[in-house]
Amino acid sequence: MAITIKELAEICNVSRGTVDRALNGRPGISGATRERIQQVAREYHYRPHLIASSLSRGKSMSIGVVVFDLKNRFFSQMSNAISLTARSHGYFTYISVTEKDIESEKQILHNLASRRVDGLIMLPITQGRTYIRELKELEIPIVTIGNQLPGIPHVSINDFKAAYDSAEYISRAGYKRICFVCPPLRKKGTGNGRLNIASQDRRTQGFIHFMKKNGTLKYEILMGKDFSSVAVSMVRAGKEKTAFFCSSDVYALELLKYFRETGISVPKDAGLMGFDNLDILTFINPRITTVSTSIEEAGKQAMETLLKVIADEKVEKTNYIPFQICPGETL
Amino acid sequence: MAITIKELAEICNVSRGTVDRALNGRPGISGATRERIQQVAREYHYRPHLIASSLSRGKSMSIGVVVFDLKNRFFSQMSNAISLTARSHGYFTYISVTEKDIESEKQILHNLASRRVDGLIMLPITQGRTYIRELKELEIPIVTIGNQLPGIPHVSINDFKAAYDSAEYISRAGYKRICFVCPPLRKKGTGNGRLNIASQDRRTQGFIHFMKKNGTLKYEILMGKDFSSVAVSMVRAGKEKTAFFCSSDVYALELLKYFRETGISVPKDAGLMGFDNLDILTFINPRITTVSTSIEEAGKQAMETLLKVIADEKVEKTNYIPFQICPGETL
DNA sequence: GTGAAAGCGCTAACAG
DNA sequence: CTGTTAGCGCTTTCAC
Repeated sequence: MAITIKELAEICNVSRGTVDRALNGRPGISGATRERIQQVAREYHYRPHLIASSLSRGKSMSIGVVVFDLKNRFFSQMSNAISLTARSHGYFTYISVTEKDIESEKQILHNLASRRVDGLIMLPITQGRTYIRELKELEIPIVTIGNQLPGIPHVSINDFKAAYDSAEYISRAGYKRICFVCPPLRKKGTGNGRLNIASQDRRTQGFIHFMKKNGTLKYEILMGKDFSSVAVSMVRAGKEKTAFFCSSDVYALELLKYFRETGISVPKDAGLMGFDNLDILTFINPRITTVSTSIEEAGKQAMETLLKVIADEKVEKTNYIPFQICPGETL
Repeated sequence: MAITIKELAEICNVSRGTVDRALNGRPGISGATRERIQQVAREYHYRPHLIASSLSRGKSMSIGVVVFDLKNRFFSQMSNAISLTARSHGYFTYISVTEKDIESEKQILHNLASRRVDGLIMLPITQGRTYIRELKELEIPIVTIGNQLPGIPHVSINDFKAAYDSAEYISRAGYKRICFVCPPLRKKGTGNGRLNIASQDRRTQGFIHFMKKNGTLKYEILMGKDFSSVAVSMVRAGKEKTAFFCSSDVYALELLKYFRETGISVPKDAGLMGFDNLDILTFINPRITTVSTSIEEAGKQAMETLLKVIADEKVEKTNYIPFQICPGETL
């Protein structure tokens, strides 16, 4: 068993309070006794008991991170950044995986609340009034990434503008027909507890906005799960050369794979652009044109914003991180 | 502020003990009062205080997961499985990233120990007597994945056999010359605190064992950081067609990329085989032949083993998980 | 079946 | 500068 502060006090013939002052750099103690106590603490391999400390101070120095899935590169890169940033401030992260299950998410949030995490970073799956009320009832500082929830500070890229700029980029590459691929939109439900696709939604809006502004261009939106086969038929129908602008690299990768399997060559037969600049793209041939969203930066920012909220500092409700278009070989 | 058990007791006109019995399904209480207390608890949105509970019970219901880096698919897939398995048993995971920094790893371990995690899962970077002693001094159940540390239970595939079988598979594909690519071996140092590459080492041994057993085959081992360019020159020297067997898919991907850039076609000009079956391989063309190590299974097993250690049950020191060779198009 | 009380290890306010 | 003490919220043992 590890030695406690009380035992240290006895050994050093001082009081608990004095030991505390010595070990935690608190003022009101002479250099000599501080040295002595620290020395004894080292000898006995004293290890502070953060649980007891948390209980006493009302701060757990831990924060909860709630993501869909760590298998997804987006979340793992982000969690990596969050974890590092948190630790550099003395916080450790409970990273938990919802698997996009609403019930799991709820349970996780309650458990984290019971663990008295000092803050939460999450990518909300759900939205709606009830959901937000539940989140607020946790009485824990929250920052969201990606999908936004009204009234809760969040960090993301300017999805609208990024999609708008990308559409412009594609059209400048000479395409007269652009197809936006965004399967998650399909899941749009109604009422409380429906899936939160705010981020995807804003990308779609940005895309549409550009296309409408440039009336000569044709556009379509693919939101079925079967987007790959639909895309292939579109290409085969072959009126005009089409660019497929995917709301995530994940879909662009799927599409590229399916195109290859069906003998469609990119960019000869069709254009392709993704979103997110997942780091695996470097291994993909041809290099997929995409939008870089600096996932790590988002994670870092989210954590830093959260720390401000915890410290009761004012923060912006919306924090945009920079993005940029990464030219590839698929347009 | 959340309501406490003490306040609940006052409201219900019972004692703290009784509330505890009601809320935690402990015996020694009448159904009626139990019902009544639970009802009131719900009304007041009572939230158990896991920190207080931990302090009192001496169990934090949390476990520490120490990995190099969540950006690496191997670790993120594993952490995902660990996190899920842990939660299904009521444990939450502190996932922390060392960035392969020995000092960080040490700090993290001490911090986790201070947080009184009930167990640790780690991929050790270092090895050596001192290191192991330090780990043992933490007095926390540990399970390692991949690299093994003497005396500490660990989960991995049978690296030796997997490499042996793979070499056999490659030779059956007709190759007379096989080159094993294993850059980490370079880092092999001496003394305590040297990098732990046990897992890579056993793969190398398995490979060599097969090659020696089959004397007619030629083999080489590439362990420099510049393995890509060396491999290219080997292919260009072009005596015999060579297969490159990489100790990790990560290197196979690098190599494939570099081959492509230098106009070397796989498998026409050279063979290629990886290790780990990272899930991004599905997007890579040509499909890389590899060994599937069921990363998720490893994570799950590690967690389950750890839970047994925590429960003081006997466990095997070495737990192998199944592997299998995944045929691709690169041999 | 229920209550009272002594911890768990640390912190912080107050006295001296 | 140092000691004392009352918590933090929950668990657990022992009486009744």
